[in-house]
Amino acid sequence: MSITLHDVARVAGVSIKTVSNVIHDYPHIRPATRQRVEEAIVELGYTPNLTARNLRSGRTGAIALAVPDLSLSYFAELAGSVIQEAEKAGVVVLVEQTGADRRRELDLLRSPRLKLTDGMIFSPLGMGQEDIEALRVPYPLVILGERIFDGPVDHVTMRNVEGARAATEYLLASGRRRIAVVGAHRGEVIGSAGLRLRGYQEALLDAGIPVDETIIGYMRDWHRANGALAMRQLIDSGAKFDAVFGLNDTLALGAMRVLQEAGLRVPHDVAVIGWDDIDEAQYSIPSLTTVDPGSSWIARTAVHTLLDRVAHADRQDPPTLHLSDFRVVARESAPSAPPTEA
Amino acid sequence: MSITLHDVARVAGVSIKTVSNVIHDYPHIRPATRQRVEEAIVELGYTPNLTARNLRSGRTGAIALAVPDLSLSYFAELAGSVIQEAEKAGVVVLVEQTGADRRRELDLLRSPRLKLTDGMIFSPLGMGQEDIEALRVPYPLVILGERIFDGPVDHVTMRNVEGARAATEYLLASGRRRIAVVGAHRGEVIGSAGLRLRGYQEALLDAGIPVDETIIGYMRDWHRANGALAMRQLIDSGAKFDAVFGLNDTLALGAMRVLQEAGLRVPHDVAVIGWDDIDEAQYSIPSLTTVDPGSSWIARTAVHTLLDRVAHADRQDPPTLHLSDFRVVARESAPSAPPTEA
DNA sequence: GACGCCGATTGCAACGTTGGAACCGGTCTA
DNA sequence: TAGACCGGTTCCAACGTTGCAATCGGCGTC
Repeated sequence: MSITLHDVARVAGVSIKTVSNVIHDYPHIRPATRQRVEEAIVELGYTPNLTARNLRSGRTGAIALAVPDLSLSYFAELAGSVIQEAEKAGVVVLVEQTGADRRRELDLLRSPRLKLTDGMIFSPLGMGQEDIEALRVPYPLVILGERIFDGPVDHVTMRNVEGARAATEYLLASGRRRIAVVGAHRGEVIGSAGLRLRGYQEALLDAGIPVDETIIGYMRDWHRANGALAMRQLIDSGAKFDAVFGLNDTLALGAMRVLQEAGLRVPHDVAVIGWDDIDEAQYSIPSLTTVDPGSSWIARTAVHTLLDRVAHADRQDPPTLHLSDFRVVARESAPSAPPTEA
Repeated sequence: MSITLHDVARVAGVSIKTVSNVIHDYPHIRPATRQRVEEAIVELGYTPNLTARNLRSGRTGAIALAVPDLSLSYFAELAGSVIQEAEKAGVVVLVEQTGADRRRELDLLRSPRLKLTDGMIFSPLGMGQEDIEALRVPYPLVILGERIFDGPVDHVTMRNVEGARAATEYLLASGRRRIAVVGAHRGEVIGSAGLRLRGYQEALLDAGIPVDETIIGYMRDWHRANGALAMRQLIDSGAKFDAVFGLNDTLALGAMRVLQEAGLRVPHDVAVIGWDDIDEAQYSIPSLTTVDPGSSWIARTAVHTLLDRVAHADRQDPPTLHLSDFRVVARESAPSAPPTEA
């Protein structure tokens, strides 16, 4: 069907091993032989059969990336960064979508389809701490996110508590006192929502401001529509607030829309801050102040950590934890200065 | 290293071929034997080595998808749909990013990395009609988009001219007469920009309205920032217009932001229509009227067309062309009724 | 009772590649 | 001059799987 080493060997008049040696830059080959082989390769348009190579070598040169859903901007951008980083390392990426469904996440971890890859970068959203044992898999695995901590595998994530604390302190420093939250998860301790809410609460307590449950909007899925919905509920409840902390940008953008529809001026009446620094945050109206959690660093680190494990599968190094740096990106929706009277 | 057929065979006390037969539901196996084998499989946690299977069978069960960049919402959503559709067919997707760079697109087409897949769905953005011969590749290929027509491979795309004509007619019907364009490409005939501009022009001519070059904003890359930039240039030029046709949603959203900053009311002073119906279009302020070009149908059709070619590689069926249906999705940024005086 | 057939299972080769051992002719060293 | 050594190349086995052919015992048929 296609051109193999045998064909090249026949044309060049050498054995297939010599061709293989040429391809692998084995040093002891006579220049004349090397040239003949190279000519034959070009003439026939030979490209190595990676499947066969992989079978022999045990490596596939591909890694899997599992994310909840590419239609979520955060994960699309993350996937883009992972692919870009993997390409630099000469590795391709197989992308899977779990739909944030616990069952599908668990299934994926033991799917034979993974045999096509050397390892996986996995961003769970449905699984939780109780599923920690499911991470004990017979291939290199790097997990992202904050659904599971202290697992048996490498983990790359962001400083959620500190970042949320910084976001809250930023709002406090700009004179806001009643900071609503959009996207909290009831009873969650770890997980993005739980940790960010904790950072928020810590900042308030440090500032001597009591946490007011009536301005915390709970919302399971972090879609824009839910940001809008939570905001509408808060407004309808009659609660008063002068700032909103959207636990991610998408929620914040949805919330911002509702605020404006309700005739509340952003940032004059209500300041809005998000989290993720997705591309869109720069272009919304007003542009969105947000926390950049260092996602591209996370992508880069995840790829390198995984490839490192793949390359040194023999070593039994203990699992590592990598935390990115964050920073508050000040934009229009929450300027650093208090609003002037009006 | 890992569990193979041999291990299962040893435990079950049969030959590896029998194990293979059990796995493949070969009918003539005694129930007792089958059960023993199945127990051994479970006991050992055997999963087939897909690499070996692929080498033997010549199929990999993976397809490649090449898009310009996952940080572009349109392509992220498209990739999500392709992955979802492929999964239904039991196939995994390897995602590549070309950065819309012609050189990288051409390289990708002959990359040996594709040996890992059975075929590719390819959305070129840098290549053009002159590169048509590069599509003659030794594996099944389906192209998307409108950079290349009448190529030697299957093609799935949208009705650009008709859709753009419909968008323009929609604006005309709502009483707009001076419709600016954002994102045109100078001198382009085919390609998304060229075709959509043609549809726009045709609709104007049919309505007896001359095409006014001074309200056509040219912009190479369809990023939000460029939509904003083009809009600013149009406003600064002093040209008058009562509607904007963004050649995609991202441009339209960028343009809409600038309009509002400039104190122009959307849709009262200027109506805005986009193209793609990305998720975000529903949630912008105001929500964006746009053309839904049938992207999920495109993803579905592309996957099936490709898998069909893979399954019938022997047949030499001529290349096919598949065109999706479109529809204008009316939202706030361009209501179907003319604005009331104010 | 010889024959063919059928169900159940096994053995062997092959997919295209690579690593290691083997080989071979020549040169250098003792 | 035997032996070690070396550069250059070839040969063979193996990676884990599947397709095909072969095997083998039992059963029905003429």
